[in-house]
Amino acid sequence: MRSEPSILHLDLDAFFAAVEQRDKPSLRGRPVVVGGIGPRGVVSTASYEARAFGARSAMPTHEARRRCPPGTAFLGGRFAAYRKTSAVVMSLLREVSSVVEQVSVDEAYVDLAAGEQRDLSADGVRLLAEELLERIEAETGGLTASAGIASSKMLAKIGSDLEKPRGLVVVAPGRELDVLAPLNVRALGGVGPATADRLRTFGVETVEQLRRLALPDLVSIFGEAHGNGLHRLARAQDDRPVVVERETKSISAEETFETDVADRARLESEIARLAEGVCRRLVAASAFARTVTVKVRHPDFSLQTRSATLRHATDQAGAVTDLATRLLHGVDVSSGLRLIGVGVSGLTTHAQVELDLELGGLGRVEPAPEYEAVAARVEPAPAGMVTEATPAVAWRTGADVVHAEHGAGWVWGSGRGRVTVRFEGPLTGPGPVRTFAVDDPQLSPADPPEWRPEPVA
DNA sequence: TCTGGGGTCCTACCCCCG
DNA sequence: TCTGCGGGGGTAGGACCC
Repeated sequence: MRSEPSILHLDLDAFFAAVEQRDKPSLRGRPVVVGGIGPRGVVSTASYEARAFGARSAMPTHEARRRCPPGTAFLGGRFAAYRKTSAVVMSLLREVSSVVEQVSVDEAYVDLAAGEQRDLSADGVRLLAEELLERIEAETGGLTASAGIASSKMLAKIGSDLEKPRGLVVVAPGRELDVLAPLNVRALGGVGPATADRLRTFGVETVEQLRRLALPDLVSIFGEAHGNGLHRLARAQDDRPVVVERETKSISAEETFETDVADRARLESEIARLAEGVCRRLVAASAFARTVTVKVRHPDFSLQTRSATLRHATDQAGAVTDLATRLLHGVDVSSGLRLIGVGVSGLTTHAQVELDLELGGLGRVEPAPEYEAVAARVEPAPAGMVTEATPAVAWRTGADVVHAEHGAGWVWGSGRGRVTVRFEGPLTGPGPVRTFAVDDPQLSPADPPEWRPEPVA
């Protein structure tokens, strides 16, 4: 823990929903829910208007639909738009300090002590943060963020959460325990539902109460690592540094089916498709993986994983598919699967594989004969499943489109061979709605709209 | 209409090896 | 050869995070 409040945590408020409201003027001031909009989707982000009706992150979308009034927008999400806005925010943070740790698309830590900020007093950093929040709002087209500044990451993060939205909390050094004491233990990073439940059986609900538990008791209840961690967290002891780069340790892809799938051929074609995607990302990262994991979720929601480790690391989709398919053979799929996933871990760099080659290793896996029999049975994905080949099914609600005659807009809804588009953007007022045939040649997908007015030259 | 997708870390257990 | 012990790798699953 530092002696000065020099770690800033920034969190964009209801980020996905806020980007949607910026880019879709007709949704401003109205409840917006972004997430999976299929029968098994869950909510990623609910706008504050939607939260007023009880919609929450991680809630099944059908539950959010039940709670929210008619007229609530349910959107599938536009990650390119979120990344574009996020990049603007992250570059603003890097102007404050070169040491920025991006935790996710909407969240980051900034080490103010590594920047040019010389006044690290509580007043000094508050002034800095106020300017930063204003600049973020201006440069993102009106998105708000919340910030916490403290002597540790933990307190900075807790601070950013205390007065959302558009909150700014500076935890002065020496005040950490006072801030922490009355909070529910769930406020501590690493304390989820399971840990909170167990603590409750010991009569512990607040951080204050947690602090009264002795270290040996915590270790005997939660084990060495977690017990020690809780003991430290309750005392605001956190000296984790702000780190710019995080090493990728695993890559995975998974898919939840709209209805449970028991057909092995279909499952194996899904595995091949997921392995392709995973290996594309491996190649892009110049990495090779040794361990392959298959993950399945059964209809009763129970989770099962099967993994195996290759003798030599690979980035070849064929090798990953073969092994993953073999692992699936050890899984009972007779009552159907709800989800299937493929992951790789035990990542090594290109250089290490080169070394391996020099030492006479193969570097890439030759499929063993018993794998080949399996591979031969893997069928290509059925034609209708390849989305790029069938743009007619790709009109996702909320997606950006452009019409040759009417200009830029977004998909308001589609079905029964029709697609309805609202023609508006971040720089227009609410726009008109028009309906087209799904295969209207004048209509095509578009990039996320620009929210910054053309600079006046 | 039950409950996403992409990750990280930890623990328990098994097996192998010296 | 048997037994005990500890370390390390591999595997499976749980908890947690955004």
